[in-house]
Amino acid sequence: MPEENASPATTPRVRFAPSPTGFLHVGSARTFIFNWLYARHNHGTIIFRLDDTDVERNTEASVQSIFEGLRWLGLNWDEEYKQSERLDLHRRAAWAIFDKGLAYRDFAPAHAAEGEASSAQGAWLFNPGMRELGREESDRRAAAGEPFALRYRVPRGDGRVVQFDDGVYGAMSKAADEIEDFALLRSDGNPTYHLSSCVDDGDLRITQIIRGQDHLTNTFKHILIFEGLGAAPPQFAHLPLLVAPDGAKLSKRKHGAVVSVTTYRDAGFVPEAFINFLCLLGWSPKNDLEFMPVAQLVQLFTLEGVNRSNAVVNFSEETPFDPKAVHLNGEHLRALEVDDLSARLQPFLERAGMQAAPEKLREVTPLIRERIKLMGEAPAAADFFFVQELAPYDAAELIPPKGADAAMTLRVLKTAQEVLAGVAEWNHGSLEHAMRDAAAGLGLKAGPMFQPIRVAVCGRKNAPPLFETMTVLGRDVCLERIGRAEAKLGALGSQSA
RNA sequence: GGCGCUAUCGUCUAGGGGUUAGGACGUGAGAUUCUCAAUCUUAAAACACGGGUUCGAUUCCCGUUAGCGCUACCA
Repeated sequence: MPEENASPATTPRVRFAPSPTGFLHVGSARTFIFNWLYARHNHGTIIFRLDDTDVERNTEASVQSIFEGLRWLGLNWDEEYKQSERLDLHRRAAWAIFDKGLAYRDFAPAHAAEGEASSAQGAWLFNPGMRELGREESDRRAAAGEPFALRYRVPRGDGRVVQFDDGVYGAMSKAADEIEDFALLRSDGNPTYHLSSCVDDGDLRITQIIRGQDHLTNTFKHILIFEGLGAAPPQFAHLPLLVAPDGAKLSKRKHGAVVSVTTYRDAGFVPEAFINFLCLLGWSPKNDLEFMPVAQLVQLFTLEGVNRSNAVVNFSEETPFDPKAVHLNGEHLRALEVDDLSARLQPFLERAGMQAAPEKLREVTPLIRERIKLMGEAPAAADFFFVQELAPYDAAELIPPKGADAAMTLRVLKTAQEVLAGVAEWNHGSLEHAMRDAAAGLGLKAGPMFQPIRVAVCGRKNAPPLFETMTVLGRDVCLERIGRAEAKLGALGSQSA
């Protein structure tokens, strides 16, 4: 405790409260990131709270996948709670509200999943008769064992307007007459989400609730609950939603794996880039900055920069990730230290079945870093550095375009082989010198001279710069591969003859 | 249906009563170059519609339309 009487009002306490009913969703991840950024920017506290009151739908696998996703993001939290361990507190709070006369027992059976039919008639507000049930009769029926739900007695007919000032959406208000008598306790005695959430937010002294806009209209109910609890509500700030290109909200069923955070991890996004990308969806520093490391995001993040309209994550079947996310990832990749990137690349190569010695990968990394945007592309970009034998390629690729023929190509290869065998120092400088001299000797420009060698050595036309590549590969491998290319070329010649 | 929220290039966004409506991604063209990238330059590309208010609206107000959310003893 550095300061004994630090004013609690000046120390924000925010929370991220996921329900473990599936993997960590990108929308949830963004909510967490915004909360984290808010806490760190304001030197406050961020709390992780597992909102696991729905025993039917909760799974342990989901809990694990949420932690897995968050661990990957690398953003820590300061306190951790589980709602299922706090149910007694929630129940007591519900009965306290009941004792004040602000809630009542509803003995009507639960609504069947009726759907459109009745909702088309108008808003459902309460079950007739239950609100007015006398206390004695209510107590008697409860004592007789009749099941009931506990509902909030929303003020009616007195023109009450519920209002709050949203940190993003501004002044919000709604007539209480439009709000239904929502449940606090289910007929099995368990608290509902609304109750648990508010009781915990109060008990954990949350000062700012930053959450998805899908809770905007729920907030009116929450204000009422805080009122019933006799506690001042925290400040609310709602975030615009993330939606798919078709405008629908991101769902696993409709949109597949793109909605899961681990999909980004597995494709080779670095968390810094993923965080950066998510921040750009619905928030802006308002100064044209786009590439931002986490430290800078912390410095720049404010609720004023959050906008109010939904943002679409622009993916499709052909491009499974938003092109902007991919681009940002490329930038972050290039911003990493070579050692760092190299270490991160390692598992991707191993997973592709390549034996990548760390020292060698360290040399290869600078050659591929600006040729990949996702770490998952590394194996394809660097394969020829690590395989024993090149994948089969078309011998015709060896022959440069523009009038060159197999005979000339063969001459290039043979010359290269001789020159390379004789180069005193196997390094970039002398290799380039030697090869350019050789090209001049053959009366060739660099392009036609280098392509056959590149293809021979890398097995394809597009690759990193030749001499850096050959330096890393080493003399023996280069000579051997050029020799094989000559043989291929010979076979091609005899075939067409 | 009711209630709430939203509306600037294809996408993410800046802006705001008078601007050539800015940036980024993506796309096209060019430069550089041993290929591919990276990098740089450059082009095309937007204020949903209709009414007000005003000397003047993309900006403010109202309406329409569209989209989204909530409308459960889910969260």
